Amino acid sequence: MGRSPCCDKHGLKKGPWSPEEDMKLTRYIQMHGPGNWRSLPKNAGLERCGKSCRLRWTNYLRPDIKRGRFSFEEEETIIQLHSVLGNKWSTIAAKLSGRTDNEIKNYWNTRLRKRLLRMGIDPVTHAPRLDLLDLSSSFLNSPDQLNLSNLLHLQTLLNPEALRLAANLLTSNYQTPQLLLQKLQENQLLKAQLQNQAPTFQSNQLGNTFDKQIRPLNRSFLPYSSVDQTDLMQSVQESFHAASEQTGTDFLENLSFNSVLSTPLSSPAPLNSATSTHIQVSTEDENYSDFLKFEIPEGLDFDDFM
DNA sequence: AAGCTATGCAACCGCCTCGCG
DNA sequence: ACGCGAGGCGGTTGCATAGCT
Repeated sequence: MGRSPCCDKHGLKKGPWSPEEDMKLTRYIQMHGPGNWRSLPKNAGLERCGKSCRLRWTNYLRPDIKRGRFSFEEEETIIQLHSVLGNKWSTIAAKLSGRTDNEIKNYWNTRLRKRLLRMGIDPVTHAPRLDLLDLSSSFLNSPDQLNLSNLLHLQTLLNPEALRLAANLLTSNYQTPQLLLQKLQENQLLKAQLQNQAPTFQSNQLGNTFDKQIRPLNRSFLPYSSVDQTDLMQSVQESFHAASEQTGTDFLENLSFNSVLSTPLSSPAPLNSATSTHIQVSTEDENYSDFLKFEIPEGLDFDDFM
């Protein structure tokens, strides 16, 4: 098979790096610059293989590495790039200054991948998970079966991005994917009417947390007029992100966001006083799910509502 | 308090790519 | 054109720690 790895030699240290080793490596690279990794360990007085040194430098010791939690923007970038590039971690890392491919890979595998799964999105294809949505082939092939039950099920599980992906997915089955979206909107309106869309805000034992920590943040992030649905969703997510940082509770970890606009889904749809907008923030935790639903009924200022 | 399990992440492994002689 | 080797990449492992029972 392939040649033996460069570090397959006796006497070379493996495992975690000691502070002394870090210091030796850093000092050597500061003086001579990175590169020539094969000879570097000997010259730097390290009993490591070159690969190990390169990895330690690029993933940990490099001075331009950004530490700390990934920002909302970084998460969005990773997800978007991954949907295009797949597991090309180094290419993705090149677009995020200060982040290493290893760090992004780990973050994807431990956080983002799981989050997408919870949102009903296949983390490999970035398409809605048909197994969860029970979108059988008969459903896809027969528009007549776009009944209220199916669509409400869809509404619960899909976020706008997933909805767009679903529309793309259905292009091969529908000559006009807009037809599907139109039907979805019609059914959402019907549902809203059925539920007597009064301003609703359901509180429970977590109400205090929301009032003190999330609601004020929402106010600061959400200008009332002239925001499109993308901005609105981003604002809500940023609010929760900020709340997570302030409270030390990872709200985002357990939440998914569904923006359901009863205006046409031509993107971006303007939000104004004549727009009835529903934002559903859902979670697997039943204690949160009811409490986190809120709606902006038609004609009501977002500020008034909040 | 002890044992078990889940999670996050640093580090390793093996294969691939590309430049050079 | 070919082989070799350094560097790079993505998948995987294993350890430390947190959380739970």
